[in-house]
Amino acid sequence: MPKQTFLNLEGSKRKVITNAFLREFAIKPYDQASLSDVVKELGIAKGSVYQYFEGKLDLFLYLVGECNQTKMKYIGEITRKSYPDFWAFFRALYECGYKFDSENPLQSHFLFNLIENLNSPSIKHLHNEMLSQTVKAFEEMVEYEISAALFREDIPVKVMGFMLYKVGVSIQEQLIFSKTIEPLKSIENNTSVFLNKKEELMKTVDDYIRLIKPSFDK
Amino acid sequence: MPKQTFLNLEGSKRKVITNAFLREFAIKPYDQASLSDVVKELGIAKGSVYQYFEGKLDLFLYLVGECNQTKMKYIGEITRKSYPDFWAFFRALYECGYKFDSENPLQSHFLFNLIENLNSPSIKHLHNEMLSQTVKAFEEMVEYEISAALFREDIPVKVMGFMLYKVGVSIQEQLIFSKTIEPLKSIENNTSVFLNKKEELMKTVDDYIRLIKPSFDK
DNA sequence: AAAAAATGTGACTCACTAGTCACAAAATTT
DNA sequence: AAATTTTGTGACTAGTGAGTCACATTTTTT
Repeated sequence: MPKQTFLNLEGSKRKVITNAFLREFAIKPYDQASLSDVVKELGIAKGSVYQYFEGKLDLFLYLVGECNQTKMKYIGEITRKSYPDFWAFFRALYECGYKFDSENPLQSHFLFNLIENLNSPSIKHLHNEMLSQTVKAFEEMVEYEISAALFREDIPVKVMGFMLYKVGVSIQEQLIFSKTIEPLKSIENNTSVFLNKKEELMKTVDDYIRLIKPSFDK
Repeated sequence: MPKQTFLNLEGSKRKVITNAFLREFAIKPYDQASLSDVVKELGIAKGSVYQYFEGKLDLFLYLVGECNQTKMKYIGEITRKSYPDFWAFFRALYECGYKFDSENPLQSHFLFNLIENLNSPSIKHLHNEMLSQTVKAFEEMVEYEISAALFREDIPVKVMGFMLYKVGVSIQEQLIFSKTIEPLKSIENNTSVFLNKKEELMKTVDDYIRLIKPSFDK
């Protein structure tokens, strides 16, 4: 938790500081992200960071929380029940993600890099924790579809859930691999990840859905 | 390339040194792996490492080359033509991988950690290079299956190739996630990754094949 | 205006890294 | 046995980082 001092900060200053750290963690893994660099860039003293936060991890967790909260404001509105099948729902999540990205580029960048970010040895425990949560969410979705007789039931839920999670990640990584999106360049240019790339994003999403649908549908 | 001095080294000493570094890189990402720690453990001088190799990257690349070479001795024997369909071939690769693992535990551990290892910022270029190669290999497999009218042709090859690559990675990660295998513990205990876990491995592989087969087959 | 509380500071500590180099020891050749 | 080459050494440099703390400045309260 950030200290009271940070919360007392004038809104705009708090934002400038938050953004600078978001940018740093969006570019480098946790262990490589340098507080020293950021304070230099911000023109504030190193000590200030420790007046605002308990330490590096506290700061990082604050950023994770903030970004998740913002993204939830977008994604939270989407419910499975509003869609005829899982895939329409799945697709809607990406459309929503696009909106989140275009309206919150820096937070989007940060979350984009989060999985890679968490690979750092000193926060392995966090990585496992978050992975468990995410995978569990996917497993629950799969369970729902199975109980609704929409997904096949001859494959362990654990496998289907994990695979679905991996498909989500793969879509992102495919877009990076094919250089459709270039997060690092976007950050430099202060633009959102998917700027002018909505069509390509949704095309890839649709390709993936068409590809894996037969694996899951009953 | 390692220096002549290293190649002149007596076989067993070369092996002890190689193994110690394999272990280090199998546990930590490239940037976190510490040469200082390893030489301390080995009881040799830091300077020796620089008498054997040009530097950290040179050493790392040597290890990658050695491990790939060993694994190729196993996997290279398997050809698609010996199998009735892609999935039997795919399955055989894992059976072969198991054999490689049990006979070369340390090298297996190293390669196991390679993808994660390569995430380090200072060798991003290497990561991209290897990723391209691997994905290309999968794309070629997909192309072959399509031309043999065994895989569907309504999805871009790039998407199918990348997905297939990701399935391979996912199998590994699922096994870790479900704690069926525990690479870090195996390294500590000096045992192979899949020790006594062949059945579980092949069961997961079979689950994945059954799951994704309908997505790829015509 | 004085006292007190809250903010801000940057040189500093400590721990760590890759890589170097002048030197020492061992092995080989003459 | 002497000379030469190869191999081994570890204190050293130059750099990184997170986190600390006595002090300075600003803001708020009395």
